[in-house]
Amino acid sequence: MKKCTLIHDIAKHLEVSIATVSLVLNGKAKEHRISDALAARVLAYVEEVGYKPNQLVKSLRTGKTHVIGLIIEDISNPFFATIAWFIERHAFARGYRIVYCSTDNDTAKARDLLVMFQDQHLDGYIIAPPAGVEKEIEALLLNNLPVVLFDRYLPGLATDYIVVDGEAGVYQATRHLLDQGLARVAFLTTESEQTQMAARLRGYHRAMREQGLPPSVQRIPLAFGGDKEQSITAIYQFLQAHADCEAIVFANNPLTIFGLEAIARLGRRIPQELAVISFDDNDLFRLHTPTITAVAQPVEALAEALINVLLEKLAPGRPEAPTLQQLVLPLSLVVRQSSVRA
Amino acid sequence: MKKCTLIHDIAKHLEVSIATVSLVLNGKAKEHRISDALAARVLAYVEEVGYKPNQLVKSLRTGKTHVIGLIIEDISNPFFATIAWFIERHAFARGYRIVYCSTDNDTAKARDLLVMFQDQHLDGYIIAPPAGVEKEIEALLLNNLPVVLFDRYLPGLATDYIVVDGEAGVYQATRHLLDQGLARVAFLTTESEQTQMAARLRGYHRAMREQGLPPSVQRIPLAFGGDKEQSITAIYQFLQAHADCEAIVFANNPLTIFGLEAIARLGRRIPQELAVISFDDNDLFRLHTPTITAVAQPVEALAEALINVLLEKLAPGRPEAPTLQQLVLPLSLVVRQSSVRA
DNA sequence: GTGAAAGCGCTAACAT
DNA sequence: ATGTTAGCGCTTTCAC
Repeated sequence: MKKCTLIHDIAKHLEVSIATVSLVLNGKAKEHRISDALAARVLAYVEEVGYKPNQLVKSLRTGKTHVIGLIIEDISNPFFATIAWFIERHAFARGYRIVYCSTDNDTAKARDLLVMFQDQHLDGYIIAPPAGVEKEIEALLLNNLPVVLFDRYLPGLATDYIVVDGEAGVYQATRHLLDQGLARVAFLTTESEQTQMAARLRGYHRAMREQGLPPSVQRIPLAFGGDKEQSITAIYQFLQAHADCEAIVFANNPLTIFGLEAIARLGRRIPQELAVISFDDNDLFRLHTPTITAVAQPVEALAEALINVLLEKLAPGRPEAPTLQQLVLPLSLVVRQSSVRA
Repeated sequence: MKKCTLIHDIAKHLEVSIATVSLVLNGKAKEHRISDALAARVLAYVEEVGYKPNQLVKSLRTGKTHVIGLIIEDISNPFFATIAWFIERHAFARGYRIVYCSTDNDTAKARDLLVMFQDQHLDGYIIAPPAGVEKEIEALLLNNLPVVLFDRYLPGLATDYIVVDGEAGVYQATRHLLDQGLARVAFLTTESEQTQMAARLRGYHRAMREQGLPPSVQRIPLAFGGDKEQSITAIYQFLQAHADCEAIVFANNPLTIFGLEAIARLGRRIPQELAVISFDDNDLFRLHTPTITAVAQPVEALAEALINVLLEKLAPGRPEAPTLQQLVLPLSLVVRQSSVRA
């Protein structure tokens, strides 16, 4: 299959033992008091013939694959794609490879994935979990596999996680609308009850309550990779039924995109007739006419924090009970045209 | 590390030999004339204790990892992200996992990736290669590893590939503009000379030549994941220097996005003052004001074809010299507002 | 029909 | 200081 040099070949050529070569290659020359001269000779020859140890075998022996599983909701969502891009680069730079899979936020699919990955012997996991995978994640944890959740966490599980402060973000966005004297501000969210969506909803409720205004929340169905129409239609119908609605906060990026489509179909003008704010920014929003105000997530910081936390747990010499890292990153409101009444 | 059942355990429990268990598990019971009763008993017990063979070891023995490498230009580009999404699903459904990496179209990075992947013992590769990786791909081929290129191919290399008919697509787009009586039609492309960009450029040249008009081509620098500004500025300057330009065909998706930004900054009105067409469609273009005409790629068909060709080559019992599959998929022009003079 | 045993290529404890 | 060797967990040939 491969015309590759084996450790045996190089040992024979150098007239030393296999163990010597292995030790030198694994940086344990000093430790085993192998002469510098010999070590150098080994290294030189290995270099010369371009010998590469078989990673599969190495993994079998050491139990480390240097592969990290990245389980996200949907790689075609720019938020996750960008996270993936940053994680990939950082991991790569530190000698780790990434295998990723999209769950489409489907519990069953995520379960399958987690089970499959588990016997792929990945070294660690970065996961944006759907609801209901506590058992599987717990199994990972029990096997002592490092896991970092992000975007949302599982309340019943004491894991590391990194999320953003969605409550504060949406609160600030809603206030920004209320402060302009708008009163009929609606919140359009998904059917998910997970922590990230709950937090965003809380932010909205808090702002409305504070202002003494009745909340108006609508849940919109969201299908992955499939039927955009039903989401657009649902928003369209909401807007028709609530013709007096003055402003909308969308709870995520795809929702905003569908919302813009629905608003365009209705011919409502933004922001004169309807002010709009998106949770989670997007290239599109800078270019849209009008430009769209958004609560921006610190994507790069998030990705970097994720890979750092994970690699730290992977590092040797960790104390047995490392402190749990549960970070909440701040969000920023990027005010553009769509939320500002002239 | 894992409290897992071993094949040995199950053999012992059943009081049969390890080999019997292995044979049954690998569907070679019949072949080795193992009694149906025993086979059933083995299967039942395996099921009962949830035994899962160690994939790492299996790979070591069989040489198959059931992992496919997907090497793309940039996962944060929607075209590649969508391809990745489809490939992932199809591969997953057929028992294969995907590891992906972005090259940022950087030759050195791609070389590293290819070398690294090679000793990860992946079963096959789907690659959108940057220029200059012929050697590394050839090495893969020599090792009898299935490789399918896409989006662009390497002229010196007899590999399978699946690309789109960029020449026809851009020709049609340019004609669409010329047919409306526009004459000063420019083509903005990247600095890449790879096959896909060359084809698009040919399409433009052919249309202009046919019409007896002088071509106007500008190459724009494109930095991945980094400096958008320099691309926007370059387009801005081109538009300033060619104030009489009536229409632009952008050679890819990111270029169009930067172009729209530049046009907005200049305050030029689309399509009245400047008609615009993008090669490669994007959600954004449907929502933009005005909506943007685009040459749409058959993304799903492309992804499906890719995984099919690859898995076919992976299937056992392939003849020694399988015919090369070099497909060119047709493109369609989606006419929207940006390219139509009132 | 079934089982013993030889590896796959490497690591690391143990000998020397 | 360096070499010997026993595995890692499984597949598969070959003898019974």
